[in-house]
Amino acid sequence: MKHPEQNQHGLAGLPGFARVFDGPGVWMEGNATDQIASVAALPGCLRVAGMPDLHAGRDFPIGAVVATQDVVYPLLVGGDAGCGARIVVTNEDHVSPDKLERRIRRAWEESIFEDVEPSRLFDAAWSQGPAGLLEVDGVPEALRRLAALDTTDDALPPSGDPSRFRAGFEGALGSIGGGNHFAEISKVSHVVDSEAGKTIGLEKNSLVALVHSGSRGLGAALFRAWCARPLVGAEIGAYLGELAGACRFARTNRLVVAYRLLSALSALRAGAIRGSFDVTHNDVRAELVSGAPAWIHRKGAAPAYESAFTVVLGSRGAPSWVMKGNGEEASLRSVAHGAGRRMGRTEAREKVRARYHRAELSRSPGGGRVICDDKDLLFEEHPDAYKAIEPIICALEANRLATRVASLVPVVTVKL
DNA sequence: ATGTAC
Repeated sequence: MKHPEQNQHGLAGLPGFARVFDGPGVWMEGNATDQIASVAALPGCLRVAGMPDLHAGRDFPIGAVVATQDVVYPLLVGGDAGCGARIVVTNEDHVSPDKLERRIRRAWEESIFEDVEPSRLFDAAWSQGPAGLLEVDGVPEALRRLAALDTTDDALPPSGDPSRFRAGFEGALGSIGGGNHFAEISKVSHVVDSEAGKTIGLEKNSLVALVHSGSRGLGAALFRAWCARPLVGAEIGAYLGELAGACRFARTNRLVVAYRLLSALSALRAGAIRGSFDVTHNDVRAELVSGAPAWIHRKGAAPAYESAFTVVLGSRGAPSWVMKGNGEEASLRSVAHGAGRRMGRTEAREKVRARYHRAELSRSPGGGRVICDDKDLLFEEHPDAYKAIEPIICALEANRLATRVASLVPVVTVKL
């Protein structure tokens, strides 16, 4: 096992139970490592694992996993409970980018749930996740088929009253959201582990729907309700019950966004889908650490249980990597969720604006397209504003957190 | 990251 003094970014001052899993070429800002130190000092903190995409958040770092005993910190989950990523692998392998772009714009203008009672939809997503869609009248048949493929294992059943958070968010299902959230059709470029890849149908040139999104306003409302203080005793269960509802809502949201992408790709008919998985980036789960139960807070980090699939998101334009977890306890069984920001949004707007013409911004470095009508977002989410993905993937492999399965190169990225 | 207010 590596010792903390072997970390490369001046972390010698950290206690031994806090580690950052970085590597050669991984850029790391000082603020982020300072925030790791403040998290390590929280009462009840057992272990802290910084992922290679670690970057500074407002109060606490993003790309971090925190194990605690007897206390749960809603602040460490943050304002977008249940944010995560879904992949749906299709058996399509060719598409015209022009046609796809037109069809995506049309798919985003269409209403999916015209004949559906909004509160029924919200309650079903909260309490059962995608499976809940099967029980709501008016949900399109092809969306039901997609929902039936969801096999995600939930940490805990939801509890609490969904109507406490329902008002105003009934229409959020199927929306991408802002910031770094996106939806994308990407193409499998390199298959490194074909054995693992074929279990979800990943082959060279397979087209894949990739969605990074969260619980929208619901997560923000949950945060406002719980963020004031650390939780102990019975409050923990009450929070985790509502957190589970937000996580299921977010997972359902990703599925509905994937449905939009797949409809634009004409890949909704029975048999067009080869495989699918979903991972959550912001959550709390009970897991064992050194054989003892602990509360594992993941903030901008995905579980990497042994042999479980995960996807490490490229900034839009850079490849994403499907990886297979190693269940490595030293890293609290986690991996990075993406490339991680390198510039703040204000800095990115200024620097990227100076570097590129507008027309260049609607194309990815790899030739993919970007559908986004918000100019500021094009600057803020430009690949230059993010760390390079390759050193991050290398660091994940070198630290034995996860291994590569296949890379996904963007064809059309949607931020609508 | 968010919905809303400035």
